[in-house]
Amino acid sequence: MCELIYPEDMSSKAFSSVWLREPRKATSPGRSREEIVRAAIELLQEEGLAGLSMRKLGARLSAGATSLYWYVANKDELLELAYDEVWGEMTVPDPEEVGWRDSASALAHSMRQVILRHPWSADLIGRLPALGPNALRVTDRMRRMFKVAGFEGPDIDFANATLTAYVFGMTIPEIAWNTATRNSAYDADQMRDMVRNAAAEFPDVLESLDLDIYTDPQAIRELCFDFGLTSMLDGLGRRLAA
Amino acid sequence: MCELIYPEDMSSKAFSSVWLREPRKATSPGRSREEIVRAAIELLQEEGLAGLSMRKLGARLSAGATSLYWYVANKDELLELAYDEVWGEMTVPDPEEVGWRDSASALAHSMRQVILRHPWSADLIGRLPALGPNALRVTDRMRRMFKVAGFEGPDIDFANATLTAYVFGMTIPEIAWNTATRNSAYDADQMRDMVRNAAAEFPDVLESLDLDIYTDPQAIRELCFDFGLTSMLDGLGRRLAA
DNA sequence: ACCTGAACACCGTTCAAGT
DNA sequence: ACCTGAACACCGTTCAAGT
Repeated sequence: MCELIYPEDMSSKAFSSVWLREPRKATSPGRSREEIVRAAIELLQEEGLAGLSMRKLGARLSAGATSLYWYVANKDELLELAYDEVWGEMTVPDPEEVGWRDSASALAHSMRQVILRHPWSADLIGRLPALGPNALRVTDRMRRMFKVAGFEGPDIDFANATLTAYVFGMTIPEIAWNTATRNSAYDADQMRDMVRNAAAEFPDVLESLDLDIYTDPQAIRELCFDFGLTSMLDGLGRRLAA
Repeated sequence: MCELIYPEDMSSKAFSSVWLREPRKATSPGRSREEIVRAAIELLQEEGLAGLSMRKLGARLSAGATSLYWYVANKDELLELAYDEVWGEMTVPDPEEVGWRDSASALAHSMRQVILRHPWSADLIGRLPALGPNALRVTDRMRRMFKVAGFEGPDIDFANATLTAYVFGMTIPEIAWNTATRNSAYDADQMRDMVRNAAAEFPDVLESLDLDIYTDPQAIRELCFDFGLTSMLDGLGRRLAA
């Protein structure tokens, strides 16, 4: 229904990444970039992505909002820095020791848990490139993992992309639903009734509402995640065998 | 490094969905909700998610910004309505005719293309529940598809979730990268050099930069998408065979 | 039933001016 | 080298008041 239009200025300012320019040489005292990022993450944990404003962050550091602009070019750069800290919490077990499949599986679970612990980062995945040192480190170890598995050339990157796509794609909507229901004025029962009502015309969807998301959401989501992960890894394994 | 804290008020107001309350009965003239949604989508196509404001939308409809609040409770509801229109463009071929695997594959490609055509919708996936009639229709047809394939009970939903997770997870960062580079002050070559520089310490990542994203991004992404999709469907197929 | 404008409580960012 | 406050150009949303 819509034409394919690519706006010249999506955000009316040119893109640039903190990671793609020379770092300001670390000078001595006053506030530090690390301190600012740490405070930003605190604020993000407490109030979510929408709760972080330069003004509030300044206040938390007992500084003027605009002082921060000496350490960081703009808010997006600050978010890039915070985002990379999240990547820093993901772990990739050594595939040489545990085998590529266990390594991949553990990484997938680690990624999911880390994102669930930092719900604000879910929105950033679709907004910021992951070019920080922590993100690159994870990518590097993943590539090694899939090399050990036996992939070669571009397939290594394709396998990388496939695994992360699956984990992110499973986890991002999970978080959306979590925050929505947590902020909801209704309890789980009311919620189910309303959804059932909305889905009244779709018998196949209705059918799933009773088993699904509502009974023990947490447990079912784990099952679902493992189901997809197993399928995914089976599929990758089959490719290696062929 | 951070505690698991769930803020009471992520956005400081309770969640509710347009789809979960009785629709205002359609009265006659003046502006209509459809008209507003149509104009909103135009604006979204032209200027992206950040470019849509109630004020600009009002102006485009030669109305006061606040008139819109008679048709829609808030901006998020408006976005839900626009978001569901996107789902309306996704197609699921009849699995009885083409078989579940071709049906799934065609749906996956359709989803990807639709999101690529509406980059603004990528951000909404992680923010709004997909409870509109179009989203439900797609979900319903997907469920039927996986039933035809032979899945039963919760596995039907798990297969659904797995497929959508893969497609969204692959496409969302793709869009993030697209918009970033389109808005960038640098061309592809400069970009590659800067990324290479950022990744200097990670030999395995470096290794991939030459084949990868830069040579013919479009074509490589298709290859990558098909690689993961095939793996995914192979994995699901294996489960059916077992 | 529909629309308006003024007003409230916010934003990110720039920039001249201070120390 | 670092920090400030004022100012600019925006936001979403409420609400009394109009027709």
